[in-house]
Amino acid sequence: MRRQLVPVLVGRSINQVVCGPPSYFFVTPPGKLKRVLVGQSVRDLSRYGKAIVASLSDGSQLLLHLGMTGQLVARALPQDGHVHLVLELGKSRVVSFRDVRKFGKVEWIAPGKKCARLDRLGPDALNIEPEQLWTQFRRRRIAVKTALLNQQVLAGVGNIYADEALHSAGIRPTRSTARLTRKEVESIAREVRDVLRRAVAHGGSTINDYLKPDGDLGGFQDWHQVYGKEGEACTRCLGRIVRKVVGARSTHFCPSCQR
DNA sequence: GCACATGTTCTCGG
DNA sequence: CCCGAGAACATGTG
Repeated sequence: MRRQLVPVLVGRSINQVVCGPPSYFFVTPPGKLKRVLVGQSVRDLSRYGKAIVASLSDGSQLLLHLGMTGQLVARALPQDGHVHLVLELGKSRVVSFRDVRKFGKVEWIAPGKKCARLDRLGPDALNIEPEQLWTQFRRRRIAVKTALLNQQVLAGVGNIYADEALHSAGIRPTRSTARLTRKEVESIAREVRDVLRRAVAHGGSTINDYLKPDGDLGGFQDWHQVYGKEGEACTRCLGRIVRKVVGARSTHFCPSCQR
């Protein structure tokens, strides 16, 4: 998402901001958001875990998080009551943020101010080192699946990629972090990175809602091995994929080859 | 009506 | 203090 949004946003100025009605979605209220954003230019676009952060000309930042059903697309969308934020950066150059469930977030961070949401994040999943995971895992006794979903342990892995990475690593999601061997942790770190890299290369996973900024569907859902595959044959062994609730989240794994 | 949903944060017990 | 369970946020699909 960040890569596709860079050419649309970086170096351009925000001419107009259109907000939907106040809601849970707006960490910064719509009125204030308009006031602080209009007239600024975007210097740079970064990603921290699942958050996209734009650095603005006055030193402030704009944080965007998709939540469960968020869509960030570089075009105007039909006003269907789910488009909460539109940034206009010149004629027909528009970024729209649509989110049906409104679990997504828009937050403006004043110059020099800290953002609790960002400060809490652990090391980024895309470059995670085994040693970092080992350190995090040793001081907890929780299911490894729960640990991977905890953004303070590791930033950027969600329910789909936690299940996919643990399947690739051959580790059962319910295993306690404290009881994993070094080799197992190395394998998890490697597969987290690999699954995420491949997912990015395929444009992300569209289950129902996700759209790439260019408006197309992602393609990685066609490469999922376990997520949403309950009852299907495992691709690594002769087992069948089961679904079980772990850490209050639906968890998919193969009981036969994930130990 | 029921189950479930790509996320995060909080409370309440044990 | 650690941890799991459950709930909350809001709205849709099958």
